[in-house]
Amino acid sequence: MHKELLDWYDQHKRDLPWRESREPYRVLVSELMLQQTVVASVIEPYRRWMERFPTIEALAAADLDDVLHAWQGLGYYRRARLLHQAAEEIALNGWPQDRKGMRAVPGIGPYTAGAVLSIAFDLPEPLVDGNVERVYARLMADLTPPPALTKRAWAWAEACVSQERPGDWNQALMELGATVCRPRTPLCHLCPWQEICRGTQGEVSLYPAPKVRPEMRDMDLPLAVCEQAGRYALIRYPEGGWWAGLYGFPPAPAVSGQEMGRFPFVVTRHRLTVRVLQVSRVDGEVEWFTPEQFADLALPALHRRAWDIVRARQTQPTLTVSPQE
DNA sequence: AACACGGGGAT
DNA sequence: ATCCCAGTGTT
Repeated sequence: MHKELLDWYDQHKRDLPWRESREPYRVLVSELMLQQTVVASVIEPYRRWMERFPTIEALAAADLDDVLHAWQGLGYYRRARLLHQAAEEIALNGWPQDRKGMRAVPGIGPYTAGAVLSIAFDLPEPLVDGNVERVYARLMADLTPPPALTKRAWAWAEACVSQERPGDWNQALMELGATVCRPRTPLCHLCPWQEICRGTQGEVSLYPAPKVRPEMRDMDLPLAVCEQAGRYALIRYPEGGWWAGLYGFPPAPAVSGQEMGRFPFVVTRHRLTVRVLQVSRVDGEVEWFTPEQFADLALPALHRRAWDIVRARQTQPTLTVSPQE
């Protein structure tokens, strides 16, 4: 079973920028970026990041604002803060060499600890992510509903992690889950484990048992766009909420100003209707920026979309702005 | 154990 | 429109 998967991995592994070396810092950055984020979305941000912060010392010494700016578009911005904190700790104390030490580092949970220890340090530590959980559920025909399934997947991963090539083994499991043992339409005929898999053929669609997902909530999000002498008022979003530490247009009183446009946007479990309101004055702690300065700011995707509406209104003031798609 | 936290890719 | 993604930290 080990040889089949590792041989398959040697032949079919994708050429990804974080596989160019096993340097712990490069591995750590990739793992943080890949948390709850598809590989395709990470490739370019990862390249830019490694150019901007080539070493863990460079990251540790960087300003949080620059770190958040470099994270722009990846979402879950807390990861950027945690990675920054992790760099500070590791630059100071060195790299932990075991699971317990790794877990004590900000942003490093059970999965990332296993990933860094196995991939960068060649230690036989298991890991379980969404891919491994799905591969396990199908391979072993385990119908246990999540989240209990996760525990069983960990027990399995621990029992079978390769002692010789733990990093490749773990990556191979995830690669298999991402490219062959896919969520919707698995390509069982390409699977190195098709002979031993207990969930083959049509049955594979039974595994893993579906997650119960939280209900979506509908919300209005009125945003205030206030311009004075070519500058726009932005706030820095406070700790503990959405977009903590990032800049954005301030929330507006529900009835204020003229609506320049609106668009739907999904944030976590909220289905927002974002309404872009032109107002003549704002209260609270705002900072003023020119449009040119926006490029250097960490602006969440939703606020960039709002800005697109404002800019469209500027260039075509007589046109009615319609929400994109 | 449940929840909060973004954004986007794939079907 | 829906699912889900190389999860973690907090309550």
